[in-house]
Amino acid sequence: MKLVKIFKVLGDETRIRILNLLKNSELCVCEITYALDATQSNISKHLAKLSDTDFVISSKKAQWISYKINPIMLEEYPFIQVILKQEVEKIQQCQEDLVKLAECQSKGIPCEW
Amino acid sequence: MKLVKIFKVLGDETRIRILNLLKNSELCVCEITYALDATQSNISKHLAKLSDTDFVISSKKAQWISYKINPIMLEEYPFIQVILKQEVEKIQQCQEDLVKLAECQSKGIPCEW
DNA sequence: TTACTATATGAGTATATGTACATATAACTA
DNA sequence: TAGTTATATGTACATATACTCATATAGTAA
Repeated sequence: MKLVKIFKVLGDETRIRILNLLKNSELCVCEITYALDATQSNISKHLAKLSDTDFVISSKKAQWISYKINPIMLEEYPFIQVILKQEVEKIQQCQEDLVKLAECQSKGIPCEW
Repeated sequence: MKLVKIFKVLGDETRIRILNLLKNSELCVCEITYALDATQSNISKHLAKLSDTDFVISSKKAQWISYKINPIMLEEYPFIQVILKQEVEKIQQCQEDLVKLAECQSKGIPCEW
């Protein structure tokens, strides 16, 4: 059941936090790693899982790999959009993550922290 | 994160099938067990988990314990309603479960199969 | 070329999860 | 009372999952 697989993916705090960051922007692995204060390996593995399950798509830009939410997924499962816009919004930790991300981005070029 | 716990609960095929059956009716354990062709113990444990996480509420009626979806949960997390009405609807297995349930109920008094 | 940066991935480990089986409890029935 | 039915739960086991550490790969820069 595809739906069950979707919920398994959403049933992890780190992945919810990643999707929250990607909700409005396209980010490279190191930005996400910084904002979530996690290990690079950990974030990379979560992104691999998000990618395998079609939640995100990636594109290579020089030495960076940029991730964004897969628009097809949102079309096929509109409730995901609702969750990201309405439910994830209410989570304190996710708000803090966005602040941390903005802080990282305001420092200039990504991945130089 | 409550939201993550919700997804963990939804991330199991048996529990999705149970919620599908409870979507429109209040059922006892044995009806669910029959419709899903599962072991009593298995269904009971899944119901315990659904109950612990406020997805369902139960009430004792003679020797039967009747389960139904917790309306408070649907109020607090409206997207769950959407998932049950729109997404679960599309799953073949869940449709078959409803047929099996109807068959069980048409035989008369619950729990006499 | 060499050094550095960004990212992915294999190995190992700890923990969580789903299942079946056996058993306990409680209510009903004869 | 004894037997039966409905449900819950403890134990054991197999599998899945998330994490860290170490390492591999690939692109950039000097």
